[in-house]
Amino acid sequence: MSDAKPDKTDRYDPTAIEKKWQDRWAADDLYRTAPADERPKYYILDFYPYPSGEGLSVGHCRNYVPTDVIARHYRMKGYNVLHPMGWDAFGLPAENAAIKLKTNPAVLIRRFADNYKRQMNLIGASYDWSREINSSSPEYYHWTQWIFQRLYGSWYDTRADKARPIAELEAELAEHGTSRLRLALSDQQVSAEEWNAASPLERQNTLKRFRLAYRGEATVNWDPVDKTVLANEEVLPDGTAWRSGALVERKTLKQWFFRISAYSERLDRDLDTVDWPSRIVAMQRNWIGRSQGAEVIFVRAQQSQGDEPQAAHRPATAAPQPDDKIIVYTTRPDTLWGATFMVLSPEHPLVASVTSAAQREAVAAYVAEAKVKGAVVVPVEDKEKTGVFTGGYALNPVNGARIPIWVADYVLMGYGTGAIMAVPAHDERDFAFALKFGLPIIPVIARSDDAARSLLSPGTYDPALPDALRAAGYAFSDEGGALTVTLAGAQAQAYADLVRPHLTEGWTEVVGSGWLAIFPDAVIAFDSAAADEQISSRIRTALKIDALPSFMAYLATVPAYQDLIYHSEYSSPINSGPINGLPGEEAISRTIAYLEERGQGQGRLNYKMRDWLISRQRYWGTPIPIIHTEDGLELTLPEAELPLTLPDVESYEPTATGESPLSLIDGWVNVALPDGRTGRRETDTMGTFACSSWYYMRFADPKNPGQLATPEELDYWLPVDMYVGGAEHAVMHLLYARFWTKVLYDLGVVPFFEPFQRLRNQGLILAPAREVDGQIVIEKMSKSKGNVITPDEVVAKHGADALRGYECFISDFEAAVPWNTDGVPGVRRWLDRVWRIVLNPGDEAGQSGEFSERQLRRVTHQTIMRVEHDIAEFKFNTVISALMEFTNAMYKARDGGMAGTPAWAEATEALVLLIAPVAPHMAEELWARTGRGYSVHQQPWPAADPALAAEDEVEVVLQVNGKVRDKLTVPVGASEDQLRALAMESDRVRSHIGEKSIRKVIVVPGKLVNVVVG
RNA sequence: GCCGGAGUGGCGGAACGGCAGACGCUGCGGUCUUAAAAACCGCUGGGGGCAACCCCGUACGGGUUCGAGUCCCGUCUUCGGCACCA
Repeated sequence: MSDAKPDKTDRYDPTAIEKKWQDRWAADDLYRTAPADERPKYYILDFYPYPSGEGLSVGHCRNYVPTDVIARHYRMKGYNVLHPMGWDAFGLPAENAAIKLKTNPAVLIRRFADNYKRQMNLIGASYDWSREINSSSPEYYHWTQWIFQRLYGSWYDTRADKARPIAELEAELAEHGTSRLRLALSDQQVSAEEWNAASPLERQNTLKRFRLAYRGEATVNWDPVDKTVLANEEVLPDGTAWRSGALVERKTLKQWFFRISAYSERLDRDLDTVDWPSRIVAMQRNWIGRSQGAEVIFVRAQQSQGDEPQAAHRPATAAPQPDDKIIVYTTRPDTLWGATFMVLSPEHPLVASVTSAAQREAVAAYVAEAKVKGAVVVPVEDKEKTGVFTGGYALNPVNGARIPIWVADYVLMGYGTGAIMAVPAHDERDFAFALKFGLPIIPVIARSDDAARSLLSPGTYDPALPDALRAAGYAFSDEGGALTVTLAGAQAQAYADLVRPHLTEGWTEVVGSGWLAIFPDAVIAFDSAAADEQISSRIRTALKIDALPSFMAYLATVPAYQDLIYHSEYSSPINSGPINGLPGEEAISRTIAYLEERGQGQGRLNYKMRDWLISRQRYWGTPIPIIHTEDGLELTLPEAELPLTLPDVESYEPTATGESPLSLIDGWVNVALPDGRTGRRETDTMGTFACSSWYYMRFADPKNPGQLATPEELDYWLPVDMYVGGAEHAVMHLLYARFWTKVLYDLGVVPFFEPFQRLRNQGLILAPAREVDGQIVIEKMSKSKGNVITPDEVVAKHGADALRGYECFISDFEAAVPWNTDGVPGVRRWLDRVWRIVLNPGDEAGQSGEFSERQLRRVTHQTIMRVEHDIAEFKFNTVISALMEFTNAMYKARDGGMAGTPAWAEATEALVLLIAPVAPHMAEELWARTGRGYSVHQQPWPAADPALAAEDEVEVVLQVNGKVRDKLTVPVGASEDQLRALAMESDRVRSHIGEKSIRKVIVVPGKLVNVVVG
């Protein structure tokens, strides 16, 4: 460049060069990405931000700098690189800011985004701004709406394991009903006759159960401050909203959902195919909550005398799930023989019909109270179990036991079937509930450790017993005549035979394994409800008490037994008929097979993940392209009418009623349909996670007016090779985006099923540590604390390249770390040194030293390899230290007289090329000043020659008993024998061996010799 | 409670099972200067020794190994997520 006349006396002055090059790059469109071509591609993407009015802090740059380093690196490596940026522009923060500033949100977002863009350019980010997108522009949300319609028009076929057009389901329903769909037992079936006879509204209600986008009634999280509904993920564990902090209320409203639950299995399974942080994978798996188990059918038992069931009043359109069956979900079908009662969630539809007349009031009161309490989130550990007996009974399908049906709020309607079989001996919650309400507890799974214990109280046995026990080899302790005997379950019977004759009064028992109750006149195995009653009855008599609900209720009062009365292991069943003695896993599979044969249940996969609630009762979001007719039918907008644009409004204020402000705009809401009817537009808008679920696709072809993107560009650019952003989106955004990708994959829109091949999370940058009252305080940067450091101030003082360097150098990329204001000057000093050694190697030439051209070339090529490797590994901090070491080495080489040699020229050029991704402005300036033209960013990445990088001598460590005693420099190829001999010649090694004898000599060629003596 | 990370100098952090503390910051000493800044040079984990050197040291306790910051078992601390999910 003409204005960059080489001037050897210039000092490095970032302000003089950074703006100049940024303008030139922009004018030249240097970072414009070419469409798909024959080059290999690399798609590196930052999470697109919501542009807030506060602008970027140095913390945000932690994300944007490393991705920019990678983009620049890959360009130099010859890749066609896509490195775009856009704006997550819809949503509450923008809308709330608009309300507060009384400015149109579109105008506000443009202003904020322009500021972000200015700051990104300030730090030298190389985005292709021709591909900038904004999720709130009609050109963008056109396709958000288009995808919504694809979801609305599709259903998930579990047989094909993919989404299919809803018309194909309608055809199947007309012919076979739901009979071939492989529904869960608890899913309602529809016959072909019913379908064919159904009204349009009834059909709509049936299809709603299958569509991937559907409107359903739901108890939702209502945020009274933002006056909108929130997704479950947006409610914090303490029951407050993640954005507004308000205490969330429960409301029942008609809401739009996406049926992400249909994709649970694939969303779980396909996590195996991506390179993501294990923490994120674990969080997603945990959120999906896959479990394997079975649905089991319990048939209701006849009520006992005086407990007449409430007449079940059913609507004329019979519910196809007969009231006489209650279906539960369990992950432990192997414990079915131990199910001693059932529990229904208070919201379970059968609660009313199983409740007896006598219990009706109590149950109604409990259900009403549970409804109120449901709004308040109470930490689980503080929660005492509550519940009410319904008066109804069911039959245990495998042993015919008549078991009581309870209602309790520890059973959640939203998981499984909302009803459980309670196995108190092997489920912690059921155990606590059974003890509290006096329900029977029968062990049905053996202890894998076979541990058992027996307590003999003073005065219950004759004096000969201790000696008899000793003689038989039983270990026991004696505390004032109370004997605690430790034994194995297998010894239980022999033990009973030994002890019983010595019992004079009362009783004892074997607890844990081998369960027995031992009375002076009888030994009773604790193996059934009948045995439980027999034992309890004897204890009641012995203790002269009326109330003892169960044997276990007594055992729970004995401290010596506490660790043995309950366990939840997978192990061999006992007291369980046909599955007794099977190994744990087999017991489960055999039980499922047994149930399926007898039509009493079937295996089922179950997931914790709920459907994705997308409705927001707000203005600033993507309109949902649906019209409701006056007779309650839903119509989708014809594709030609998309995008359905937001109307201009004067007030963005949410209504107090829970309806979107759109509902107040009659001219927009009311539509005349072609057939003369009138309709009302859907007034809910979509939450912003809809927009962000596909934006990475749009970057491939961001201006396309006729398609989401052309198949060619999608096929070439996607999936994203490297996706970088904060871990706070671990579940929501990343899961939703994966879901949409899979739907579009099933429908043939995109050719990939995982959107983000590699994912990395940058660590948080915290405010600089400060001292308050002698305590070191480290906190997040926040405007309210006034501790935000902006890139603007750092660039003004030290330049963008120093900021970029420090962002890379500050720490491991994924670690949270406080900003250190002394760190940037340190990087700046290094850049100064680079500047001087490249431009003025002759100056300040100081000390003489030894340095060969061979050595210089070696360091050069080693550095190329290190930088390349560390960029690939996302280790930007060691990229910088490698470059610093290289710079230091060049100073030594300069002192050794290397300046001006061919090796020097090679080293200088490599240095400038290697710093180009990190310090693009300085690299460009140095490239120009050393007469190499424009642009350094279009040069090929230097190629490392492993032969030149190889050492010809290595330092070998000499150890005696693992401690370093001497070091030797030897040729790389030195053999084991040579090394051993050299080690033995070392005086220092010899003196440490001394008089001791040598037992062994370990030689690791190129590394060390370890002489083991002793 | 369950799941997943992380514990290394004054600080940020390096380290294929093979010299712990690279690189940088801070601090101390020095050179240059009338002086300061900048730059440059040296030192900077703890203890002992005049020194050559020696001992200890990667949260804690064990183990495997010729050799462990690194692998295994257990404990503690801490961060993040989930949490009555049957």
